[in-house]
Amino acid sequence: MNVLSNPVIQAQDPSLPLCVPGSVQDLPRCPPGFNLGSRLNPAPMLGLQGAQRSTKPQRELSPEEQQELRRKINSRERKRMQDLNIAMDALREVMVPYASSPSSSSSQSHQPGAPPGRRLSKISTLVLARNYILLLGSSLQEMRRLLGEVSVGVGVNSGPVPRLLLAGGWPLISSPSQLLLTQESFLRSALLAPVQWSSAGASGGPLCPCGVCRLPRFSHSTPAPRFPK
DNA sequence: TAGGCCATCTGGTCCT
DNA sequence: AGGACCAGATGGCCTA
Repeated sequence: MNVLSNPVIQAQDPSLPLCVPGSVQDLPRCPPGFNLGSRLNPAPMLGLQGAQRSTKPQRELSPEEQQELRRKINSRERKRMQDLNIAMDALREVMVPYASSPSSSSSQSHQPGAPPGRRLSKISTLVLARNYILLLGSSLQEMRRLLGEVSVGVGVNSGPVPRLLLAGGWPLISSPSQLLLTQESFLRSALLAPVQWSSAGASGGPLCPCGVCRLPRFSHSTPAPRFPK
């Protein structure tokens, strides 16, 4: 994990916000004259108009209270984003070794010409992980299909080795980096087109109509769970 | 210098 | 009411 490559994190302690001129001073560690926050509102909007629109009459907040509330909200949001980044880094840890492996000459393709070891961007990490998951699922389906073939054919063929295995029909993915193409084709294939299924899709099997998972229909007989927001 | 990527602030909305 | 989540805006850093 190459957190240090992050310029913002590099600049200072990641637990600290950036200090910029002209907004609410969020933490006392900002040097004098440098405040956190919006570059848009030198006089920050602390009135929380949304809350004020409420039909309920609300207690007027003093400027200090408004500032404190805004600080709390900002701090929570920072924490939330930092947690998200921690999770993203954990995902990178899994994907990066493959994405930057020498075997994938285009592994840094999301950043053409980028030096090796450059960390995956968020979008690259997510797309790479998605494709890898989809292909693992595809491999699993193929494996099950072949195992079925073996169990059927074991009484017919003399050898225990499945014919398709010997024929090289095994759709194994040795590493996620195989899913990294050139930047353009990588993103296009990942975001706009379904993965080319080695068995179900390519053989004309119907794709899930949900438009999100695009898995072969047989891969989940029960409706995909709907996760609460 | 333009474009990509990023962190942060902010206001709005939804949920508990 | 407070927190989580989201999207828009903004500016900094880096690379081609």
